[in-house]
Amino acid sequence: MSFSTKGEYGVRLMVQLGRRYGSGPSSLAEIATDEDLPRPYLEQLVMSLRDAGLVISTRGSHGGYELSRSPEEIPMIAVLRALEGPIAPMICASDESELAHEPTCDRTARCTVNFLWIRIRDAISTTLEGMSLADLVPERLAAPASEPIIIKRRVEAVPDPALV
Amino acid sequence: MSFSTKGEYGVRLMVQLGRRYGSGPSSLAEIATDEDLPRPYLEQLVMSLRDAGLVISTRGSHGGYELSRSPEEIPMIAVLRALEGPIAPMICASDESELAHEPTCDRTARCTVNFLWIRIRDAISTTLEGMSLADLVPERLAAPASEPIIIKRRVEAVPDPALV
DNA sequence: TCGAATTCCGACCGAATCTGTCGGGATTAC
DNA sequence: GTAATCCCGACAGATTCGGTCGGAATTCGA
Repeated sequence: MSFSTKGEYGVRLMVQLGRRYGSGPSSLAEIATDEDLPRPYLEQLVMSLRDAGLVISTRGSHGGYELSRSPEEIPMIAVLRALEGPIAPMICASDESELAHEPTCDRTARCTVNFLWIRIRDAISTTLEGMSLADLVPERLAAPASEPIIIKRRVEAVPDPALV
Repeated sequence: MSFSTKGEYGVRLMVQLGRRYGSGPSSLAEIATDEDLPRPYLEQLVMSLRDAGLVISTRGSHGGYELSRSPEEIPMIAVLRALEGPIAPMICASDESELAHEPTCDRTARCTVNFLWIRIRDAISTTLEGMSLADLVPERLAAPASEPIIIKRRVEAVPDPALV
């Protein structure tokens, strides 16, 4: 039961972009160096983030990636869905694409158990919906000598249309 | 982000044992047939459950497995930990064995991100701690009359009807 | 116009994990 | 003794993980 490094690296990438938000595009090489991650691998990950509309890319010299909107407006559930796919602790409990998943639930204890996976899925989803990228980006204004982690303004109601 | 079939099959196995609780040991062959699962594979899974003290085994003819205690007394978090290992959405956020896991958190955004995994882990853990095997076992009232049913006291059965 | 920087994209690849299978040994009821 | 059953280690095909590689396309600045 775990996320892959795809999720971890991707989130770290997003945090770096959050710190640079408003400074124009940042190159992957720069971020790869900062986070000590393989740049070619980040290239793959950032594709998913771009396709999900979370980052926008600028090609050519002095190009790079930047957040498509402010960190406060990016719920972490959108980030992890882009990186890891739908939140589904088990095939029968996906939060997306409810297409033709009935025939897999025919046996006795199977549907009973499904209740468990749905509860887990909802727990994860709710947690992720309540967090935005801003909750993970260190204060850009305050000095680095402040408290470790501060939950800044929480996005209320998470009115994200592009949530899918 | 998902559990493996190990988790699914193991939980289904436990539900079957829950339905049979009080009837003495049940053979794996019987359960494998009921759930339509490969018996040799279940053999592997049940080892973990036995080692975790959740089921007890009886060897020899007419042997089998049975719950070590009533379904009400078996929290689902114990079941999934036995089957899938510690609840850890990321290496840095395991709920067990906090041994020497500091050196992995040295870089800038890494520890910041760790906050996210801990939140997810806690959400899963809390959910699982609030559920017992009894919540997944269908009512045993309509059991076949041939079975010598032993009505055991059902503990307040974790009043948690609402939710979801 | 040229070249450097950068994204874009598909192909490839070794290692690990997943999802089992197989064969036999140990133990017990009858 | 025999049948049923658990116990346990080894093996193995398929898939996923965690990248690497090479080059094409695009853009900026000189």
